[in-house]
Formats: sequence, C-alpha cells, structure tokens
Amino acid sequence: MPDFSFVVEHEEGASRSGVFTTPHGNVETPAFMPVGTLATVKALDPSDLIAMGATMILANAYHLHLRPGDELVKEMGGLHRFMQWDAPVLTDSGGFQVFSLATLRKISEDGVEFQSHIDGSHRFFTPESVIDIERNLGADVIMQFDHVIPGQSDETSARDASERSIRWAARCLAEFQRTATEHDGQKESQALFPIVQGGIHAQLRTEAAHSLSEMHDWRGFGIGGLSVGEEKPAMYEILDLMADSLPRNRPRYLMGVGFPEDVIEGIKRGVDLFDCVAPTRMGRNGAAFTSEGRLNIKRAEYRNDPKPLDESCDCSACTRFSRAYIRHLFVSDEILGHRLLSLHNVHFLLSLARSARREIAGGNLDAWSSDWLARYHSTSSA
RNA sequence: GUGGCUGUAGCUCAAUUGGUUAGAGCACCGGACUGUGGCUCCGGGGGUUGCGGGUUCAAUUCCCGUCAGCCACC
Repeated sequence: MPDFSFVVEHEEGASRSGVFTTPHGNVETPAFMPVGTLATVKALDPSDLIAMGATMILANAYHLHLRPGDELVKEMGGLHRFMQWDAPVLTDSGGFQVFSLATLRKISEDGVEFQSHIDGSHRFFTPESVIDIERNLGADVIMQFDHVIPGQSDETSARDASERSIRWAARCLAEFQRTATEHDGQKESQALFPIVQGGIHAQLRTEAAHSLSEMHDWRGFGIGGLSVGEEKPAMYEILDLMADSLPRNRPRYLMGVGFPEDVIEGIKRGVDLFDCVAPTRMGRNGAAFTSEGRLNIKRAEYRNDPKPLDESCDCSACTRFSRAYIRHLFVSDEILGHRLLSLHNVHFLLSLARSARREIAGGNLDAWSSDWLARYHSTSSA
C-alpha cells in the first residue's frame, strides 16, 4: 500500500468524488478542511471535529514557527501528537501570511525578509527554510512556499509572482527530497504540494499548471491566489481552466475557499479539497451559514426567536439551542456563543461537501447544486 | 434652615471671552470579513442642553425663580 494515493471513484462533468489516502487516514473528497492555524480549530475540541466527520484539518507553518516554534512541536512529538489530532493534517507554508499580514517585508529571489507580527523581530524565510519548518511540524501534506499577490494585480506583477512561485516550487522540492531519508526512512511520511499562481490571467495560470506538472509527479496540487480581492466570476473562470490543465488523477486543493456558494462552484469545476477560516471566524463574529443564506445572530429580530439557527441542520447547536439563546450569548459576549456558531458553521461546510460527494456518486450534482444555490441566494440578500 | 457646587444622547463627558445645523467614546440598530488576531473596519438612529421666565440680533453659555443630586455649616 502506498502511503499516499488518490482514487477517483465517480465523475460527473468536471467534478469528481474520490478518496485521498495519507499516512494518518483517508479523506473522502470533495472535502472541506477546517482551519486550525495555531494547531487548534478555534473554539473547537478535536473530539468535536471527529464527531462532525472532519477528516483533515489545516495548521500554519508561519504561525507555528513564530510561536511556539517548530522545533518545540517536533520535540513534543510532532503536530499530530502535540494537538491530539490523529487524523490527516496539512500545513500551509506562510506564503499567504507574507502577503496578508507582514507589514514590513522585502521579497527577493532568494526569499522574504519580514518582521514578526508578534514581537517585531526580523526573520528571513526561504523555500528551503520553510520546508525545514514543515518537516519539523510533521503534517501529512505540506505546501510549498509561494508568492501571493492581490487579486486585481496587473499581468506584469502576476507573471513575476507566478514564475517566482514556480522556481520556489523547484527549490522546495529539492529541499524536500534532500531531507527525505532522514524523515521518511522506508516510508513516505509527508507529501509536498506545489501551488499554481497566476492571478486572474488565463495564460499565466495554464503555463503555471503545465510547468509544475512537468517538474515532478506531485501527490496533489494547490490552487492559490484566488479569493484575494478579484471578482467571483474571474475565480470561477480560472477554476474552469484548472480542471483542464491539472492532472486528473491528483487531488486539487483550492486554497482559502470558501464560502458555501464558492465551495459548490469549485466542486462543479473539479476541486477536491477546500479550506477556509470563514466558518470559524464568522462564527466568532456572529454570522451563521444556513441553507437559506447567511444569518446574523446579533440582529434584534432574533431576540425572542425559538427556532434553531437552521431548521434543516442536525448539528449539536441546532438540535439543542434557540436563536434567542445564542443571540443572548453573543450580546453578553459569552464564549459559548462563539463555540456554538463555530460548531454549526464547520458542520455546515462539512455537511455541504458530504452532500456534494453523494450527489456526484449519484450523477445528480448538477441539478442538486442548482437547487441548492437558488435556495441559498433566495433569502440571503433580502 | 443658610451657603456653595453640579444638572447637555441610554452611560461618561465636550462645546473657543454669548455666535452657523450642540460633538465624541461606549451602548444601541444595520453591514463587511475566503491559505485566522476573539480583532478590525464601514454605515445609521438618537438631544425641547432639568423645568419656567428674563436680557440679547443671537443663550448650553449671562440674570431671576424653581426642582433634583452632592458637599459644608447650623
């Protein structure tokens, strides 16, 4: 048995359902991966995640390197043991953090110099150093160090970032292979995914997909640089391109997406893996995803509403608590409110991916997704 | 009982020697958030300036009365 594999079981148009196998277990795809940047899915316990059917979660190399330190995580037995999560984990490299929160940064061909957002200390990340960090953390899937730019960037800067990301993929791969024997022994303990960049420029995207595909027989591919400020139709067009230009027999991971409607649109275009902070962040900010659109639980109209967040949901928040109670928790700034909404939202995304998987197997994704989207949008903008 | 101080948005306070439409923070009511800071950001509704008179072209501001709270002294 290979330590990593991907088997496509059913296909419908560009979409497919399958099983992604890792050293810590199988991931049935399409799948949504809850985000646990700091080795914790905020407000949730690993047992909550297992109970909801989560199979794979994220952590972040940039954040864990700064605190508590990847060396410490390694000393404590690696990420799985440290956070008591025995199922698959994926670590993001920190490329996105360089883009999103490092105010002081200097990008060169060699790497990125930036200041820690925690203590202001100066750091230098290279493709090689990031792989070393991700080796120490020990996640099943590790992402290359890439260069992310805003969604509306012009073609020149998008090309610059995309081509640099491809060169960095090669350097990550070299460092990954150099360190393979000391980490893997006889077995393959980690898989490295490259990341396709190229902004919203079709030519750049297809070039990047082909360059990376020819570079190595990767275990899977990341699609990055989307949902970073571009219009939604532009993102969907790029995903259409990816369906045709990435190998069909490898999982495709759309990074940082998404909102329920984007997960549906991604699945229709052959995406297998998703991750997003939305369910937990919005959970902490008082918004719930429901089958009829987004619901802001802090609204006064829910003050005495006995209904659950979503009447068609069977999560442990919806089967027990009223909107009135959860609203009260938020108005009173009680942490149980954050927990219940996070629980519900993560359940919502996991359940959505499961439903889509089922519909693909039944050959009914197209009709199902149309109905789903119509219902979701019918009341959310009212 | 006498003297003094203070009354401005739900709360805490602003408002240049009397000068345009009395502002701010918090609260409240909406909205945003896509490879995570529980943060943050963007809008909005709110005032018979305790009450009643007076002076003035003009009063939150000056004067008189009155009510309320606080302080001091009988």
